[in-house]
Amino acid sequence: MADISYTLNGRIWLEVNGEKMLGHGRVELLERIQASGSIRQAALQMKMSYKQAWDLINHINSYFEKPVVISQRGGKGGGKATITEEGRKLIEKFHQLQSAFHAFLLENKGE
Amino acid sequence: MADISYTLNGRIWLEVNGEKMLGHGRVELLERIQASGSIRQAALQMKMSYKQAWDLINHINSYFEKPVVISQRGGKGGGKATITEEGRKLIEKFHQLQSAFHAFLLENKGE
DNA sequence: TCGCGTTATATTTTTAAAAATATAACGAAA
DNA sequence: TTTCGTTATATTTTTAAAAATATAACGCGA
Repeated sequence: MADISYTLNGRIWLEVNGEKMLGHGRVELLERIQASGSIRQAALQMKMSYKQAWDLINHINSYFEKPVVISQRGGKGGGKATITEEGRKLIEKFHQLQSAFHAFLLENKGE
Repeated sequence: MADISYTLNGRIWLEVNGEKMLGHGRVELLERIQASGSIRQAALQMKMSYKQAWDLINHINSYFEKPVVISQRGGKGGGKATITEEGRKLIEKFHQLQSAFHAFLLENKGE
């Protein structure tokens, strides 16, 4: 280890039944939906396909009795999507964990 | 969050120049090489192809002036592979970090 | 009632990753 | 000098993931 310098990095996520439920990518998607009110716009911003975004949202929703994202089609603007209270709590919780993890990485970064 | 219980999980790894250099899979490979003295046996144990194992080792070695794995072909047993002192230090360092990370996960696991 | 932009979904195509296959090089030991 | 099991490497094949394409449903507003 004397001859190179490395840094510690990592990822955290939330699991349900040992299955990944929410990581930093999905949280970003939720936040962008919240900000734009649109799945399509959020997907475009993150350079993923609408389908991919929709699948991710459906996957997250499937873990909850109450959905995290509610969407409507038709009407003014063509449709819209909103984040529920449940979803806002989820985003906030993940940010808390993420922030603690960031501190952990700083504490343990290479010599 | 009231309606489901989740657990926190994650992964850590060492980076060099923003590139992943060593994670828990590669460490396990190094340990199995150390234990068996053979790249092939280590690969078989981890159910990966010899090529895959060899590529991983080469990749790790490329970050160091002194190699982490030294291998010889031919001779008794057909050939062998050994872990250098450099490699042993690397494995140990990763274990330390991994153990600290494990503690972090426990501290922050779901309510 | 028609157009618009979005949600929702299925299907096809493309791309990238993984696995499989093949083969040469090697040195000890029989 | 031949056999053996491994290291080392290239090439081909298979598989899985991602991307692209297509199309229907929807409801507001013009």
